[in-house]
Amino acid sequence: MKTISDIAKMAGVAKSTVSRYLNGGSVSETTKKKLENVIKETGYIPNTFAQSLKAKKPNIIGTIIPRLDSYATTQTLIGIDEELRKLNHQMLISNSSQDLEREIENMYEMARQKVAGIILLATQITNAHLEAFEKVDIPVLLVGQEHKGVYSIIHNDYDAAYDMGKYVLEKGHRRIAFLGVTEKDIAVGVKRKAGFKRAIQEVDGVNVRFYETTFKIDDAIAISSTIIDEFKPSVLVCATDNIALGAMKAAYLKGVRIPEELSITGFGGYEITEIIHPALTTAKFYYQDAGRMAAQSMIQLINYEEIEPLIFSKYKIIEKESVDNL
Amino acid sequence: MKTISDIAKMAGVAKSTVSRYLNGGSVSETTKKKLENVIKETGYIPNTFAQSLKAKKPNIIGTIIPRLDSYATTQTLIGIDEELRKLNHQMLISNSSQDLEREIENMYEMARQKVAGIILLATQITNAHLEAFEKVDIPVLLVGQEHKGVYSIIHNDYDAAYDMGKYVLEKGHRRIAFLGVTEKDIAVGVKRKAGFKRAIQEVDGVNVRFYETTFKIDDAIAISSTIIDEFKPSVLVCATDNIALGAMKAAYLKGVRIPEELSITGFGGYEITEIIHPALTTAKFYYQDAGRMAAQSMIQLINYEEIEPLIFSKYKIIEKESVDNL
DNA sequence: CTGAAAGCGCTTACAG
DNA sequence: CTGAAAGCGCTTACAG
Repeated sequence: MKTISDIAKMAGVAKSTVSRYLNGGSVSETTKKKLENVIKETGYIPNTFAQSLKAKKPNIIGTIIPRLDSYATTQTLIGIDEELRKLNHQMLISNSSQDLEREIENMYEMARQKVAGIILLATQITNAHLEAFEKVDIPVLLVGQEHKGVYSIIHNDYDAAYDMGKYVLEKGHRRIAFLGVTEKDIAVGVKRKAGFKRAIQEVDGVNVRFYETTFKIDDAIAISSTIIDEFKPSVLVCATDNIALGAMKAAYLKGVRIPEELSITGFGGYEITEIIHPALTTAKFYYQDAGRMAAQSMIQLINYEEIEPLIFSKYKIIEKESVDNL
Repeated sequence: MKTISDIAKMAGVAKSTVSRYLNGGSVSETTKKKLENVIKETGYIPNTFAQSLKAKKPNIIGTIIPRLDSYATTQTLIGIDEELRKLNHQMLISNSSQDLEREIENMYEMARQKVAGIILLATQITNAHLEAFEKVDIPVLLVGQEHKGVYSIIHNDYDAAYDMGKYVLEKGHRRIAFLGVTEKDIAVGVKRKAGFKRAIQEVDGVNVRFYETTFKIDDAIAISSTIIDEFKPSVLVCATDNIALGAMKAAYLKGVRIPEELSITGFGGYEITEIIHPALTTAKFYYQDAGRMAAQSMIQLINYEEIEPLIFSKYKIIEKESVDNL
C-alpha cells in the first residue's frame, strides 16, 4: 500500500503538497496534473486512521442495536442511515445480539473508535449502562426507551396502548386477553400494558386477563393456544405484531376463525401485517421517522445545541380485518 | 479526553509502560495497581486510530449490503457477525440502498478505513465493480452472486429452481406461470429461471408462461392479479418469497383459494412463510450459514490461505400447504 | 520491569 | 504556490 510519502516522492513534491492537493488547498495547475496522474496510476487511498488522528470532529455516529432480525430495528436503522448521510455523517452499526453486557462493551468499543456520538436502540437500561453513558464522554441518545437524565426518543407506547384499548372496547369486546412481555422492558412490557389497562378501567363489566410471553413467535403460538383454550377471549390484544402473528397461527392451527371467533391486534405496523389475511389491526409506529429524528437530534447534540430531553415519535391505529365488531 | 501521556504523567511512569500495561506486557504489581486506579478514575479510553496506525493486521471486515429491509440480508449479516466475533474480528456494515454507484463508493471508503477485507452482498457486478475490486487491493468476497475471477459464495439457485420445477410437475401441474425478476440479477433473475426451465423442458405437454416483476410486494400483487385473470395457471412459481406473498395477497383479494384453485411457491425460506396460512412451499436458502461461510472464507483470504473460488451454500425444498396435488 | 526514542501516515501552521 | 518541521496518540524494538 502506497503512502503519502510515496506519492510525494513519485511526483517530486513534498508530502504537504500532496496533502493540500487531496484536501482542496491551493496547488498549481502543473503539480495538480502530476499528482492526479500519480494517484490514478498507483490507486493511492489515504489512510483514514492517520487522517482521523489529526482531524477535527469525527463524523461517524455509532448505532448499537439489540438484534438485526427485527422489523423495528432495520426500519430505524434505515431512517438513521439516510438522515446521517444527508447530514454528511456516517453510521457505524454494532449488534449486541440481545446481550446486555455486550451492549456495554460495544459502547466502550465505539468510544475507543472515536465515534462522535452513540445512538442506542435500547431495551433495558441498567446501572452499567448509566455508568457507560458517563464514561464514554460523548453524546448518547436512546431510541425506544426513555431514562431520566438521558436524551431519549420514544414511541408513544402508553397512548398507543390506551387508544388500542379504547378501540377494542368500542368494538364491543368485554372478554379480553392481553398478551404482553416482561416488565424489564419498560416501553413494551410496562407502558403498553399500562396504557391498555387505563382504557379498560374506564369501562365497567370487562373481564380481562393478562398473560406474558417472549418476543419469539413460537412462544406466542404456544401460549396463545393455551389462552384460547382456557379463557376463550373474544379479543386477544398482543404487545407486538410478531406476537400477534403467533396468535393468528395458533388460532389457525386450532381451526378458530379470525375475526369471527377471535379478534387479534398487534403493535408495530410491520409490512407483513398488511399482506397476510386477514390483515392485522395494529398500532403502527413510524420507525424510519424515529430513526431520522434520532439522527437529527444526535447531530444537534454533537454540535452542542439544545434539544428536548424526551421526544415522542408518532403512532397510528391501523384498522384492518382482524377485529370483529360485536 | 485523556491520552496515554496524561495517564503516564499521572501515574508517574513512561508512556511505554502504560502501553505495555494495556496490552498485557510485563508490568510490576505496584505500577499495575497504580495504572489500574488512574485509568479507572479518568475513564481513559485508548484511541483506536492511533492504535491502528501502528498496529499489525487490521481486524475489521467490511460488509456492504444493498438494503437493510430484507430477510436474506439481515440473516446473512447475523451469520457473518457471529462468526467474525468468534474469530476475533469485527464487522463494519455499510448500506448502499440499492444504489450501485454508492456501492462502489462504499468500497473505496472502506479501503480508506483500512478494513482487512470486504464482503459484498452483491446484486449486480459491473465493470466499475471489477475496477474497484482491483484498486482496493484487499480481499473481496461476493455473497449471493458469482463472477469469474472473484471469490464467491452463492446459493445454489439453479439446482433449487430445477428441483422446484420438478416438484410442481410431480404434483401434476401442467399450466404453470413463472414470475421472475430482471435478468440483470444473475442469481435470482437468470439462474432461478434457467433451472426451472430445464425441469419444464424434460416433460411434454406443459403450458408455461414467464412473467417479470420487481422485488416489491406491491408490484407482485398487481401483476399476479393480471396473471390470474389472463392465464389462469394452476400454479404460480415465484422467484422470491416476497413475490409469493404478494401473489397470495392477490389471490386472497380476488377470492381465489390457495391451494385449491391456485398453488403458489417461493424461494428464500423467510420465517414468515411458515407462520402464514396456508404456509408457503418454498426453496429454503440457509442465509446465516452462508454468512458464516463468508466470514470464515474471508478470514482465510486475509491470512493468504487458499480457498475455493466458488462455494455453494445449501438449500432445501420445504413442502408446506400452498401447493395442491392434482 | 522500565524508559527514551523512533516511527506509523497523515495535517497544519509557519516560512519562504 | 511550496516545503520543512512538528505533532496527532499510540506501539515497539532497544537499552538498561
